Amino acid sequence: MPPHRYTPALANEIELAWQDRWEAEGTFHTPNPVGRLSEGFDRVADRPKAFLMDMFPYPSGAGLHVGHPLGYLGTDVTSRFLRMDGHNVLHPMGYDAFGLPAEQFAVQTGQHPRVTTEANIAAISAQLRRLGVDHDPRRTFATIDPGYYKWTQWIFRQIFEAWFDPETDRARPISELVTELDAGTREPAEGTLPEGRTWVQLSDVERRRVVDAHRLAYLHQAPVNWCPGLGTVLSNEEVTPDGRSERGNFPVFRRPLTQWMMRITSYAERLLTDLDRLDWSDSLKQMQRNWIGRSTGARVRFPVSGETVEVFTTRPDTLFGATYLVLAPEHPLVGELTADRWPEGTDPRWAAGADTPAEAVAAYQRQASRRSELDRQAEGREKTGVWLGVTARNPLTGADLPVFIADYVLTGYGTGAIMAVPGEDARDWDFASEFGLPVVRTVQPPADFDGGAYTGTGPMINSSNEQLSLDGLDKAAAIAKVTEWLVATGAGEATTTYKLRDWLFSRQRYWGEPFPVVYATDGEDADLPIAVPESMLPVLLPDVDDYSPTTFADDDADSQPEPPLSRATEWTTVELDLGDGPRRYRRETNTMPNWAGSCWYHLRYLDPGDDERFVDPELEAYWMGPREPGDVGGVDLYVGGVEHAVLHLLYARFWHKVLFDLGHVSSEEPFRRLVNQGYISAFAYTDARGFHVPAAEVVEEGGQFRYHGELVTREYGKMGKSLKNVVTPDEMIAMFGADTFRVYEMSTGPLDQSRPWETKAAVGSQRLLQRVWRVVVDEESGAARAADVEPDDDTSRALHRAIEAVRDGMTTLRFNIAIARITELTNHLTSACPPGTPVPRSVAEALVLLVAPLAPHLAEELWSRLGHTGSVAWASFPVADPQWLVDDTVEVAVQVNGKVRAQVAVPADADAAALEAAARADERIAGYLEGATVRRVVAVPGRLVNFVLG
RNA sequence: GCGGGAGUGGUGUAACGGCAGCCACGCCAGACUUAGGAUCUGGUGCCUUCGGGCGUGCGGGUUCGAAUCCCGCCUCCCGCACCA
Repeated sequence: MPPHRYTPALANEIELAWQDRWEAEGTFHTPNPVGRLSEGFDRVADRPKAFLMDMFPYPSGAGLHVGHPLGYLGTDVTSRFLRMDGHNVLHPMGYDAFGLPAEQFAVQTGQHPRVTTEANIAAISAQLRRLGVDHDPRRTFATIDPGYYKWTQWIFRQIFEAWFDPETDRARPISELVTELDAGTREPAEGTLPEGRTWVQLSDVERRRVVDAHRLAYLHQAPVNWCPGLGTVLSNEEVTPDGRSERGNFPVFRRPLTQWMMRITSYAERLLTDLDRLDWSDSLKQMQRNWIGRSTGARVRFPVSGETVEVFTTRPDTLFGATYLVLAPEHPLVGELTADRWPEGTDPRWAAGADTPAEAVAAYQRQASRRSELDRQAEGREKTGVWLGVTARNPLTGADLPVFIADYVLTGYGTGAIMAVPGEDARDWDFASEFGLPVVRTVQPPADFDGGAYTGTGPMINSSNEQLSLDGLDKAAAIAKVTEWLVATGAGEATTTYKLRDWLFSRQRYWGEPFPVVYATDGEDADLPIAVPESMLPVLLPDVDDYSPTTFADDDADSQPEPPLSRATEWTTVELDLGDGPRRYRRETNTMPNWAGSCWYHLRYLDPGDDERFVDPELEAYWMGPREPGDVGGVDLYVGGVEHAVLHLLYARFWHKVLFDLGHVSSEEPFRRLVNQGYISAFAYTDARGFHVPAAEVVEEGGQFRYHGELVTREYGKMGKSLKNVVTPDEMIAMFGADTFRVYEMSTGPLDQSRPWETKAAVGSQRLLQRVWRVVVDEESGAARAADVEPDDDTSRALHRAIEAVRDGMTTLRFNIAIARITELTNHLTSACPPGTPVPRSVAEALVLLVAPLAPHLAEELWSRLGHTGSVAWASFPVADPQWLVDDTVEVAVQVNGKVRAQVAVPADADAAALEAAARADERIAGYLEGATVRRVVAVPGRLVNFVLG
C-alpha cells in the first residue's frame, strides 16, 4: 500500500488533531453583536446572520445510534456551508434533561438523577464532538442547570402575571386588568364573577379569585388525565388514542383534580393563522391545524325547565331535525336538570333500570368516569346514555326534546352539549336507533340513498313553519338564514370553536422545574397562588431521599396524587417577606412538565451565561428579529423529528407569542423554517423460533439470509437494542472515520427522507474521499500535487457545473445531489490528472472547498497541505463562473413524433431555425422525413427538435 | 371514517413539462497483486430475429412531447379519530 493513502487510521488521526485544534483556537465561536460573547464581531459585522438549530437531545443512557446524527449533520453541513458563504452563523447545541427516564433510573438505583443525567450529557457531548460538528461550545447548557431553569421559572411568572385581552387579541400584564376593573372600564370575563355580584361589591380575596380566573397560568379543578400507574396526571397530548400513558402504557382515567393550566386556547386562532406565515412542510402545518381543530357553526340555546342549555353545532341549518338533546355526563347543569322521578310511561331503555332519574344519572356518571378510553373503544361505538327525565323546547319548532346524558358527547369541546339530529348525523342516528327516538330528515338524500344518517349535500326539506322557511335552500344559504333568525330572536349566534384544550401544566414528579409559587398557610386565601418575586429566583429543586411519586395499582382510579416534593417538609414550608412582613408560606409541590424547558431554549442560546435577563433584547433582535415589517422572524432553520409536530412545537409557539405580546421578544414565531429529518431504519432478522439474531452477523446468499448457516427471516423497522440491529456512530468512525460516516449519511437521500441503513454501502463514500485525497496529495510522497497551471476547458466546465449544483444541494438540504456532483468532478479529475501529473491549483483548491462542509477534517488537512494556514471553515465557498456553465456546442435530441431518433451537435446559442436545419441535415432524420408530411416542427433552443409528421 | 404524503433497475436514489435511471451500493469482467472487505478500468433496466421494440403502480386525459400536470382506481406510509 502506498505510504500516504487516506486510510481509516489516517482519517482518525487527522480528525482527532483537527478537533483539538478547533477547540483550542475557538474556530466555531460565534460572535454576538454586543455583550459577553461579542469578541471578534468586527470580523463578521457586515455578514448576514443565520441561526440554525437542532431539536436538542434527551441524554438517555443508551447513547446515540447512527439514526440520531442525521439531523445534527444536516444542520452542521448547512452551518459550515453558510459560514463559508459569508454568513455569521449560530449553530448551538444543548440538552433537554428534566424528565421521566432519568427519574425512573434514579428511583431504581437510588442515585440522584442529576448524577446520571450529567454523565449521559458528557457521553453524548463526546460523541457529537467526535463527529466534528461545529457547535459553539460556549453556548451549550442543559435545562436542569439552575442558571437556565431560573429563567424558565421567570417566564412562568410572566405568563402567570398576564391575561389575554380578547379585544386586542393579545396578552397583557395582569396589573392592567386590575386597573381597568377598578376603573369600571372593563367587566370581568363571563363566569368569573360570583353569582349576582359585581366587582365593586367583592372583598379583596374575592377579587383575587376573579383576577386569578383571568390569568394565562391558572389553577383549575377539572377532569384531568390521572394515571395511577405513574402516580401523575398527564396532558391530553401525553395520552394515546387508546387511553393509555404515552410513557409506560398505563391506563389513564378522567378525574376532577385541581391542577395548573396554561390558557393556550386563547391563542388558538393566532397559532392557526400564523402557520401560513411559516416555512414549514404542508404535512406538518396540517397536523397542527388538525390538532387546533377549528370549526365554525352556531351556539343555540334551548330552554329546559327554567334553565338554559347551550349547544354547539356546525349544522344550525338542521335545527328543524333536532329531536333530542345530549349533555356530556360531566356537564355542570346535569344535577340541576335531573327530574325527581320518571314520568308515566317512561321507556325502560331510557331509565337504565333505575328507580329515579337521579339514581340513573349517578350510576351513569360513575360508570363514565371509571371507564378508560380504552374500554370505550373495546366496546366499539355502541351508544349508551340515560334520560334526565326532562325535555327541552326547540326554540324554532317549539317541539319537546328529551334531554339525555351520554358519553359520546365530550365535555370540554364546544359547550359539552349537542342538539341531536339523527337524520343527518351518524352518531345521533345510532343513538336514536338504540333508544327509539324519532328521526326527521331535513336534507333531501339522493334517490338511491339506502337509509341511515345522510351527511351529504342536498336541498333542505321539512324545514319550514310560520317563523322561518329553509326548504329548497342549499346548506350555506340555510345556515346563513337560520343564524340570522337565531340572532334576531336571541336564541343563538354564530361562533367558532376549537378542539385544542388548555394545557395541563403540572406534574406530580420530582425531576422537573419547581413552580415559583407559594400559598398562605392559613386564612381564607390559603388556596390562592402567589408568585415568588423575581429576586428570589431560582426556586431550587431540593434534594429528597425518595424520588418516586406515590404510585398505585394501574386501575385504582380513586387514588390521589402525592408529589415527591410534598415529602421534603423542610422545603415545602418557608418564611418569606413578600412586602407585608415575614409570614409562613407553603410551596407548590408539583413540578413543570418536561415540555417547559424546550419552550424557549432557542432564546437562551443567544447568551446562556446572562444572569440579568432571560435574553438580551438586542441579541434577540439580531438573531431572531423580523427581516422586514410583517415578517415573523425566528430561527432560520430548525431541524428535528416529526414526533414533535404537535406537542413541543405548539407549546413553544405559544410561549413565544406570549413573550412577544408582553414585549420581551421582537419575533412573533420561534421557528421560521422547520424541516423534519427522515428516520434511519434498519433490517432485523429473526430465527426459526422468532428470536432476533445479531444483524451484523447475518449474511446474504442468493436472496436468502443466513445466521451461522441457519436460515433467518428479514424484517424492516427501527433500530433498537431488542432487535439486535443497532449500529453506533462510534463503530462507524472506528471502521471508516467520521468524515466517511458524515458523507455516507448525507449521501443516502434528501434530509427529510427516511432511508434504510446499510453499513457496507459506506465504502462508496470511503472511496470517494480516498479519490479526493489522491487528487490533492501524491500517495507516494505525501506532497501536494497542485501546480500553477491552467485547467483545460473540460475541467473548468466540470468544476463550475459542480460548484453550481453543490450550492443548490446545500441550500435545498439535498446533500445527496451535492455529493453526486462532487463525485463526478472527482472522477473527472482522477482520469484527467492521473498520478504523477500536476493538478491545477485552482481546481484542487475548489474541490477541497466544495467538500469542506461535508468532510470538514479531510478538507482542513488538504487545505493546510495546499499551503494555507487558516481554517478552511472560514474560507470562501466557490462561486460558479457563468462562462463555464454553458457549452460552446450542445448535443440536442431530435425526435420524430416524440421519439428520439438522433443526436445532433449544434452551437449552444443556435436558434430554432438553425436547430431545425441541423436536424434536417442528419442522415437518419432525413430518412424519416423523406416522403412524409411535416405538420409541425417544435424546436426548443438548447434542448431538442421534434418533427411531427402527418 | 377524515386529513396528509409517496409509488422510478436487485438496493438507496437522480431527472426547469424536453434524450428516464446522474451518483453510489450490489453484481459481472479485467488490471495490479503472495493475498484482498484495498486501489484502478470497463460493463450492468427488460426483451430482441441485433433492425429494433418495451419500460417510471394500473386505467384514462391534456400536450408536438408526461416519471413530472389533470381525473379515476390500486397499494404503501404518516397523522387524527364519537370533536357535534
